[in-house]
Amino acid sequence: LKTPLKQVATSQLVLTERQPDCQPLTTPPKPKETPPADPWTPTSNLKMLISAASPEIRSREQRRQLSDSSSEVLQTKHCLQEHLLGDEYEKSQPSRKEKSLGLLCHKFLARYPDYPSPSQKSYICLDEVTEELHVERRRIYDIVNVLESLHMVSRLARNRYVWHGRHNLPQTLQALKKVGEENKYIQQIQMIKKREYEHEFDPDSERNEEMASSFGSSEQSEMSFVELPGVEFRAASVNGRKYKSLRVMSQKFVMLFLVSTPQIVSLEVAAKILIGEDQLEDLDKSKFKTKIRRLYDIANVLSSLKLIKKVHVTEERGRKPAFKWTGPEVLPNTQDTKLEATSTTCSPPISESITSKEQCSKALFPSKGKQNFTRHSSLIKLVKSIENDRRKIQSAPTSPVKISASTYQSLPVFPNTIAQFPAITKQQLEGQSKTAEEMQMKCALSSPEAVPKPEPSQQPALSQPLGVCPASHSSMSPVILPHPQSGVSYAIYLHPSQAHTVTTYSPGFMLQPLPCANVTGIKSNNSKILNKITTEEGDNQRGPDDPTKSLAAEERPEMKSETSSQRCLKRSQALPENNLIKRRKSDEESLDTSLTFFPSGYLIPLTHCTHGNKAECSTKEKAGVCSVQHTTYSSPITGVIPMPASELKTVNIPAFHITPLNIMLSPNSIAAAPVLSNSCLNTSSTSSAPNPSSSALNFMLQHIGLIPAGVQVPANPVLQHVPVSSQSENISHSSGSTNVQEGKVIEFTFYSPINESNFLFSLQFLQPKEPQEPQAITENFFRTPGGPNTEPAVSANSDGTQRTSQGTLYIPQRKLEVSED
DNA sequence: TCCTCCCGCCAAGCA
DNA sequence: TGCTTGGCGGGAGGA
Repeated sequence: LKTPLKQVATSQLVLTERQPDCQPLTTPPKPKETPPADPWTPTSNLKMLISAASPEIRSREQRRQLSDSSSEVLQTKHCLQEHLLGDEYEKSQPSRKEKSLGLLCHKFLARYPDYPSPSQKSYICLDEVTEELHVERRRIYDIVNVLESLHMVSRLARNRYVWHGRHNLPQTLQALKKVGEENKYIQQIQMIKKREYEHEFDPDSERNEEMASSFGSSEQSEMSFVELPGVEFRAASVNGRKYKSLRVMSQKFVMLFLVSTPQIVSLEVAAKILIGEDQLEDLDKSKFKTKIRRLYDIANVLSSLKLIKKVHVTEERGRKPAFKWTGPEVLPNTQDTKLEATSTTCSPPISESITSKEQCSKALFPSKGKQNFTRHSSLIKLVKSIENDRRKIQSAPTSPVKISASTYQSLPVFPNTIAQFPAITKQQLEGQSKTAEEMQMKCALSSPEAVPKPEPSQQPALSQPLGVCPASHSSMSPVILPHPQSGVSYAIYLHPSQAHTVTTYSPGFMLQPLPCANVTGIKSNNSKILNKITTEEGDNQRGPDDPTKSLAAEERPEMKSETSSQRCLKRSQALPENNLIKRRKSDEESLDTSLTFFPSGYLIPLTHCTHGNKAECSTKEKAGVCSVQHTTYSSPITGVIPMPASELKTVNIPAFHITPLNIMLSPNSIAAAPVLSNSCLNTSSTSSAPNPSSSALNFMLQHIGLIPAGVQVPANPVLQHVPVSSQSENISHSSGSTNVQEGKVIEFTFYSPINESNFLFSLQFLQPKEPQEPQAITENFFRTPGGPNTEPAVSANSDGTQRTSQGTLYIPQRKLEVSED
């Protein structure tokens, strides 16, 4: 019922006239501040104008209306209480939802324009707001604090704030992202997730020390408010409770989104990180609960700002509340100019402050010389780290620069991103950045907008922001992952840059079948299967017969009983052509959350014959031609994975273990000697289990080091599936996310031209339950004949070909769904 | 039952 | 000393 000031209050005249007593930096007297509580009618408009014209009339009116309205409210309340029974009175009260912080924030935001004219400052009077919104002052502080964290408002004086709107938002987000990267939030998230899984499988194991040391090493216990050039920070208790302030929490929370890929953060993880930075040692439940409460407060405000959106992440451990970033994309370049621009006006001349760390951070976050706030510690840390790195580079010019995942992520794709730093740091960084950039360029990290799609002939390359250099086989580190059911461990090759983050357990991979061969490759693949994202919004947009939706609902019960070919047929039938565009669109929409949900892991493509032509495809594949007919697909997002769309199945390894490696398979092929596997055939499983494709083969061969990078081996025509133990088969396959049946073993052989040997590999899809020590068979997997420490496990295949080494790659399945409320 | 988060106590800090 | 600011956690509504 209140007048939205948005339309009229932006006028400086009206504002100043309505709040004549509100001089900057002074606390206005409370009663005089109270504005008339009239609805927005022509009459009230007239009153407002009259009031504006005459301060006397205005104050008289205000006093009268204040007493009127307050007595009216009291009277009405009294009457209600008298005339209504207790229950009825309670019912007449606004419901909890109507009083929610989110709704309140909406009302609050409606009062002010998103982009106020810079020349006309909008002032916020807390008393006025509390009065008009009929809300306790305490609640307004919650909102204002979060808005302050985004520099949408800033405090002028007691009771008085300035409304900046969204003008500062891009800059703020830039700064927050940067600080988030510098604080290594990605690593922290990974550490927490890793610990979660370790705890899940070994609840008795206490790894707090590791955790604590991890946080301790990040030296960020005293992280404080991130300021923005030109936006002054005058918190009431600057030196007191600032570290626990909702402002700081809000900023950290936002940072987590900005550094995450995809930008989904669960409350649990956020709370742990926020606690972890304070004091990890007393990580007790009440503290955790308190943090969660505060995060809800913050999240409500951020949601009202449409910066985040609530989702649910469903993992094996259950459904977790999480939030997804829906705010503006934070581009690496936009801040340079702004920061530099503000630097020129707000900070000392750059030439004066080249060597000082403090001045460096000043250049990053100048604030008109005011000293009554804290500089962000990470800025100093950043410079320190830069200097250290630089020293290392200079002292060991031929040594490769160790670049962490987060560094990679924060590094620009293009050299001009260096300009994110002010000129002063630019100079300091130059030495290091060049090296990093060179590596970066070599890695061919691609940005979908700017980097052309790679040619199929390119060498294995990377994509995703969180990239590492293409894994040459020699630099890959095997990580052994135990698996209890089989008594066998599985293993993954990791890029060395990631190997240090890996311990003994990976919580599992996700296998993704491609639901429809002509749906665009990886994107569809990922978005459809890896993570199921359902939004009310999205659901509403879809028609009742939307295949995307109906499939999700239909597939689950069918999974257990239908063969994959039947499912494929159904899919193809359920996907009329005119729906494909829609579907593709929805795929693209959900890509940001699904494709990169795990920002890491090998993309292991496996053949999946779909679209009703499985039989045909199988036949062809057996004849060795199937893979040739596949159309090559290159993801416009990842840009580096040309592979047959119908082969796309990805195995994603959770972020806290492995950096993403998207392998581009070269079309250059060499002939490989087909070798028959000696595995016994199981017809039932053959019909439903997927075949490893040439892509899978090549991926593995290249990265295990049996064929050179850039060389491709066609799919082995004899790819067989062996039955698995009943134990494995008994695991129910509840997820509709994949049609790869748990427990299935895919076995295939190949000939390595490098080693001149035949190799047999098995892929088994299992659900991990408990950790187990790595066992010998996994080691075999990595042995190459004639390796330094091994005796080749030579055995004879059924056809007499020699099997020189054998191993099993166990790939446990992991369900992970994201759903939005 | 658990998630969500309103509500208000009360302490720190400011004028 | 009174007021503002805001940390904090109990406990209730809602799913």
